[in-house]
Amino acid sequence: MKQKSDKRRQEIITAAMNFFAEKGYHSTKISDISNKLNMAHGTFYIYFQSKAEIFSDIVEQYIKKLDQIFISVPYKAANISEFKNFVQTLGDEIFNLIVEDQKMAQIIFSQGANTDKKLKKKIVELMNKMDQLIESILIEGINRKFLVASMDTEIVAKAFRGMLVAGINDVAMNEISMERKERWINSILRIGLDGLV
Amino acid sequence: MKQKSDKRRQEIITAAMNFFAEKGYHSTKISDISNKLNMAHGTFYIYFQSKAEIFSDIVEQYIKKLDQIFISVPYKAANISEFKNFVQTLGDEIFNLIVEDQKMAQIIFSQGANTDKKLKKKIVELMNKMDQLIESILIEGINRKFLVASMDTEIVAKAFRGMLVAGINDVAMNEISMERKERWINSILRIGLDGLV
Amino acid sequence: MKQKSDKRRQEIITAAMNFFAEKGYHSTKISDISNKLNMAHGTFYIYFQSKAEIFSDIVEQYIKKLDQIFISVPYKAANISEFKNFVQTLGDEIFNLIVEDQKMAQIIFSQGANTDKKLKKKIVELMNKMDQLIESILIEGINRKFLVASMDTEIVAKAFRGMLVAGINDVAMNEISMERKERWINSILRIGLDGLV
Amino acid sequence: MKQKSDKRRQEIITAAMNFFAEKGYHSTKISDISNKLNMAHGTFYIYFQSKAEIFSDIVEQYIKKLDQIFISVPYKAANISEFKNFVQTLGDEIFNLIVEDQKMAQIIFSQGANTDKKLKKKIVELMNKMDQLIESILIEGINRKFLVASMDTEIVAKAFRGMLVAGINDVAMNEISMERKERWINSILRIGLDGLV
DNA sequence: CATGAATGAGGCTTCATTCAT
DNA sequence: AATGAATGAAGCCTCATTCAT
Repeated sequence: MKQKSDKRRQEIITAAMNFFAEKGYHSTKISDISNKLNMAHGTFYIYFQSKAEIFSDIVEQYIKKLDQIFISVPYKAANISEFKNFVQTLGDEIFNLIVEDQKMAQIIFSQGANTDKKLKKKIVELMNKMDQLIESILIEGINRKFLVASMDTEIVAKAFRGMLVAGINDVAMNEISMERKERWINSILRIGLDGLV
Repeated sequence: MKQKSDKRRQEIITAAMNFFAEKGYHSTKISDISNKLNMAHGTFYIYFQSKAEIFSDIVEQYIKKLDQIFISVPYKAANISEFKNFVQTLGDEIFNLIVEDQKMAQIIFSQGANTDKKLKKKIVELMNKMDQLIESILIEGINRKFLVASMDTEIVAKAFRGMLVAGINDVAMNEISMERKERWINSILRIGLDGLV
Repeated sequence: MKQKSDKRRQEIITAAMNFFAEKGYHSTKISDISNKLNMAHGTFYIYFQSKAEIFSDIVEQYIKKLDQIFISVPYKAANISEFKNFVQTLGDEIFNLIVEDQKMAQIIFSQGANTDKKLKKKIVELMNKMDQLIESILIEGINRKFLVASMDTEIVAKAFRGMLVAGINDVAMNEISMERKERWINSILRIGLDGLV
Repeated sequence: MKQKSDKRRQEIITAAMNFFAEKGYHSTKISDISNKLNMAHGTFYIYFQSKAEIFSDIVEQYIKKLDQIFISVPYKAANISEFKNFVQTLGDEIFNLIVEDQKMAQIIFSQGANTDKKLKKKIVELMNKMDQLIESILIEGINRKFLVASMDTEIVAKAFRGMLVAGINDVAMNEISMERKERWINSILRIGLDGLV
């Protein structure tokens, strides 16, 4: 009956994600979740040890997925054109993830920081990891002479992550249209490549 | 009496801000605040109607300050050099505000969204206002031919707001050094003007 | 089938005893028992109607055993020497029971009283029965002139039961060594026969 | 208002003691206590951090009192008569304590062992301390030649503690009559001095 | 204005017991 | 006989808010 059990577990996760995304962690009651699924609240505790645990699980799942993207997109950049493609693909993948897991994105990016300290830390870690990955791309670009050497890579990396997060939120809050996603990717790339002037 | 009363009110706000910034809205108890100030719990309710109210007050106060900046910085941009100066001054002022009210920045930018719906809405409003103000600057720049006409101003405005927020958080989290602030302003301006290539 | 069924029933009792002895009645969960035996929770209820029932069963089983001892040890006391032998044999048997069912002893003597009223009552009954049996031995001894007539048999019986219980606990708590058991029997007899002076 | 506050605290302790003594720790609900005192259950938590804490407090208070007795009774035993007096006084004081705090005695001596591990440990410690104190009296008596040297002081001390505990329980369970108390003291002393033969 | 004891709605969690398979 | 998911009564505890002093 593992199958059935897993299905129920997933139902709970889905319901929980919706509530977390909509009302935030603290305003979401276990009873919201159990009522939504027409089950006794005790049932929740068969699948999760606590409310904190399910939140933690959800966030962790998402962090792994994001991590995966940075790992899986092949870094090929023999020339500037390939470098641009790489960056574009990366952006694409990240936005696609959000399209898939819109609720999760909202949970993590629009309210992450203010629950338990442990989770806050986890989310800060995620941000730091994104910063590092972006910075490594910048440095690579500088070494290959695709990017200007004079930039402050630490800050610029964070700035781009900031844009990314804003984009994620924006796309997640607007019923997620592909068209909007494209606009974000194009704009960010454009800013990166040419600036606004 | 008014004087003394106002002083006490401000003390409560300051204490509350510190706790909100550190522990988040839900984890901050009225007793945290009253204990910190060595006053009875009941006293809090002489100055504020509820916990939600003080949070709301704090955020609103901050929104006004931010608003003030956009209003007060004189918009003079007869030529591109003046335009650059204007943008730089604006950035300077915004970061200065954060230096002054570090705790508030943390409250609003790193954990604002996940409290009550009303508050969430208010913070979204703040973001939207920033977007609008930034977009108006972009449009002005385009009209004056300082900026390229082909950009997607709506998205670009949000992207820059994203950078700004990332910068605010970064500066707020790092004991606020002037030097770091300068690095952010320079980097953002540089990105806007020249891109990374 | 009966055979197998009985075996399973006994396994449950054994597991339950261990947990009751270790954690007490209230802290022992049905799931502790079923997990220990690698069976489903529901299975427990095939063999016992409730948690209270199994506890009751365990205690009752023990009471019967104790009872049995008092019945089975032949009361021969034609002279003081035989009387001493009788008392010694009795003590021996009682301590032997504890050696066999160490866990039960712990359950009953060191934590029995604080569960349900019904159970408490049962344990008080056990104590009372012990008191009566001891008192009857005392009275017999007095009648035969082996013991001094002036004693307060009711109280003295309870006092000796108190020693017995202390001894049971002590032996049960100390990995049950035969040597320690002997020390207890000797000391109690010695106290009874000669006092400490 | 410390006064008033202390009064309420004491009321809660008294009510709690009664319920603990009657129903045991686990069967006593916070609502039993608050209902009894016609107060909201939340009020309980103004005075005590948790149910475990109040129980712990009660036990600890009692342990201290018992401890105090052993400390306060002056040990004078120049001759056997004084030694007897000393022992008698000690017994008297201990039983008097029980007369005063009948409920506490029941809590500690008839059900102590089976709540939290911490408390169990505390009660075992109490017993051990009693054992040590009694043993020290025995050894003192032996050194002074008031008592026979051949006894097994460790075991005998525990045996007498066992009698004491049985007496405490018995007196506590029987509406506490002075007369019964006297019978116990006399019987225990008599056993100790002369044995039963 | 200040106090702080009191309130009680409401949340989280546990676990004995049931029952459809 | 056995299973184990589901149930839900019941308990512990929190904390924003009130109010008599």
